[in-house]
Amino acid sequence: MNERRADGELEAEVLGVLWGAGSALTPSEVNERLGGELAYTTVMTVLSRLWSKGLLERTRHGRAYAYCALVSESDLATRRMNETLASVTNRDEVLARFVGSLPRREVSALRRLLDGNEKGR
Amino acid sequence: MNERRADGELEAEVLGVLWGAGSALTPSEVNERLGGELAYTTVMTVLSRLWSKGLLERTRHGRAYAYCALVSESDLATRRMNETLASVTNRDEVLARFVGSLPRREVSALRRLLDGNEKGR
DNA sequence: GCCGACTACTACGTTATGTCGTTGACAACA
DNA sequence: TGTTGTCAACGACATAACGTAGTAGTCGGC
Repeated sequence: MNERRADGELEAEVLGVLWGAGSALTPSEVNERLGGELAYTTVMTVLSRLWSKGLLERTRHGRAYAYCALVSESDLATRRMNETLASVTNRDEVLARFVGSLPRREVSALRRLLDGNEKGR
Repeated sequence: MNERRADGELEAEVLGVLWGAGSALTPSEVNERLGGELAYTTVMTVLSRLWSKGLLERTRHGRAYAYCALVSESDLATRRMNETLASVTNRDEVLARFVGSLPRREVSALRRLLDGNEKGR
């Protein structure tokens, strides 16, 4: 009935809910925050799979498990960006192109960040 | 017979061959540079799929098609990193963590890069 | 004109992910 | 205490992407 989401989309949404909550959530709570349009079992399956991958931890919470993200959104994104970078033959070139593709505002933020670090060394 | 590669691995290898060649290659040439252990048809299929995705262009080369990468390795990697960054709720935090995860040498390179750009503005 | 080599299309196997049905357990209430 | 309804855990099915190969058709050399 429901439009089938693209590959990886539902997992990403579930992770987003957990990050947004800040605390451990049960499957029904996650389902609720997803809009409640999915079958309970669908959400449960996704949570269970993310747990199998080591991305979540789960603890008993009454009758059910409550799931909590083990990695932050920034951690995961950083990890993915590093994986991409690691797959490449010329890291310097990719880094250059990457910062070149960032909006000016973020380039400035980066510069401030690097200048700040410089003083600490 | 052959160990089945992980998902996406063969496509990445094929792209790597095309990038390394610099010119358009036929399926048999790609297969040769991959070690010649795969069936010709396997390589052809992968090339055809990459072409369908818009990553390659192909032109008649004698009886066969010769395939040539439309995007460079750096382009593709940059695109992927930007996609990751775009999927995130707090770009600044991810950027900060990302540069923090880079080796010192590359942080220095980044700093020089940004200083250079600054003068041009 | 025949034979071998080489190519394109199609097909099959596997895996990851989206989605749900069924069963079993616990609780509230008569 | 038996009944009934709710909810969670497991397993199952669908689909899409990718790895891998077989088969048939076509072109050139002898």
